[in-house]
Amino acid sequence: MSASANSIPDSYTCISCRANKLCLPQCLDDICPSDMRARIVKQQRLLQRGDYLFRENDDFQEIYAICHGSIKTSLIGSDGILQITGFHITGEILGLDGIEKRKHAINAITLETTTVCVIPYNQLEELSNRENTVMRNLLAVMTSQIDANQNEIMSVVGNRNASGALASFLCALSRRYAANGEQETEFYLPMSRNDISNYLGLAKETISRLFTRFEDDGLIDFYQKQIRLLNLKKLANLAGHPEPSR
Amino acid sequence: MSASANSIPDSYTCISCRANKLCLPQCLDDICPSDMRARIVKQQRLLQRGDYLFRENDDFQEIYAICHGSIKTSLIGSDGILQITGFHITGEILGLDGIEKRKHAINAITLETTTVCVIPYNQLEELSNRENTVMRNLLAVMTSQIDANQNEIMSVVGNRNASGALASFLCALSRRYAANGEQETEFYLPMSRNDISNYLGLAKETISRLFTRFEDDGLIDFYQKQIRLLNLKKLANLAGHPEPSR
DNA sequence: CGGGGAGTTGATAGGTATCAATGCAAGTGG
DNA sequence: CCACTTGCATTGATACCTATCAACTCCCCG
Repeated sequence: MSASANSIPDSYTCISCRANKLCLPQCLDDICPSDMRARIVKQQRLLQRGDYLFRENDDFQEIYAICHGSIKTSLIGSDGILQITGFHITGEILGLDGIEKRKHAINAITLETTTVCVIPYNQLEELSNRENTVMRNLLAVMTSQIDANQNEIMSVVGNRNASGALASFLCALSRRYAANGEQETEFYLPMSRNDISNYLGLAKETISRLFTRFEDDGLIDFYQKQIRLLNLKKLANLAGHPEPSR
Repeated sequence: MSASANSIPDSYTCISCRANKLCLPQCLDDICPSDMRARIVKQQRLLQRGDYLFRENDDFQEIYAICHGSIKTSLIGSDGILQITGFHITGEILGLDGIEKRKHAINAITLETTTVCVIPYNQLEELSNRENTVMRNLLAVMTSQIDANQNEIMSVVGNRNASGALASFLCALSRRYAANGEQETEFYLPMSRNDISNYLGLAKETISRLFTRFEDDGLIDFYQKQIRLLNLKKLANLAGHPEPSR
């Protein structure tokens, strides 16, 4: 299970990776079964907590898939206030924000030690000229991102009350871990309370209070950044509609 | 220059339309100058206020560009509560939400009498097999949508206070009208106060109060759905976000 | 062992939802 | 042409929720 800096990711990683439709399209298996990964996935890159994967205004040249770890994306408004726009975990794609303007529109900072697969975009385009499936898969990935963003708006805006927003956030995260084949009821929150509060547009104190209240209500169980969802159904319910009770 | 039900949209409409990169790629001019529009733009469709352009779960077959009018998109959560996810005005694209799953993910309802150009997606794909520019333009349109969604999240979530959210909403709309070459300081709000409140996650009474407060503060001037922005700078300031990014 | 950052808890003020009533405009039928 | 209806918008009073300020605890790391 080696994964040095320039190696090809081992098969387990690629199978569980949500980017595999991109860098491992089925049809390519027939065309170039042995060297295809090496052709598209340039390398694995290792990053330490707090490192930038890319910055706003950096030239766009690559797409990234997270092999292990997590990343937060942020944006600095003209008012100078930093706004976190999303969190990304293992198996998720990053960097598509730069395609249109050929410059990255957001910052990507790792939340912990993280490895990413680098997919050079020009090679992807080149490949897509010969193989339509590649471009189609790319489209699929992108539309799923649009979809995710829609749901994001939905869950955050729809929940003007703090408990709903947080519940929704936790449920969404749970779903994403489950999509990776990991436990959906118990996981590690790589981001700080402050990051969560920024992302949800709430005060960090409110997040703190909600965590303890959720625990009092038997919805969750947590110790620092480790969290266990005890009642997924009630949480989803909270996320769904604002209940005046309590 | 007629534009009856099945005709090709007249050149003015297409030039001002944001979809023209899609249905009128430059390179195609050389290949099939005369009949190209007819080949891709299937028809113009006329809709009355309240009509559905498409519904959640409808089979996805077409993309739409709004020639004239406006459309709101919405989504019904698992709790049965309707959430408005966006508003779309002349020159904007609709329907991309269905690409991935081949089914539309949201509802699209017209806010007034509206005409749309219909772009059959399979023809677009077919065309893109021969001409890479088409698919590339499609990608560009989609990424700009992702970008727009990011900004959407940014401006709504970042503005937990109601006045900022509404100011941001008005500024964004102003920018979009300006992008169409229309007046940026005076326009018609096709959606109801209730729609706005739903979209911004506020109570409709709050929207009402804010409109009058903005008027008292000399920021805007309005009569029913007609609105004039008197102080774009202060509004942008309130929104926190702002500045027509160039 | 001490310092500092992150997280928690408490008191208070302010903003917004909610409930309720009224105003207003367009459409309908007598 | 006018009363009536209906839906949408506005305005007011009150209660609740959350931001803010401040103090404190806990954990990590030097």
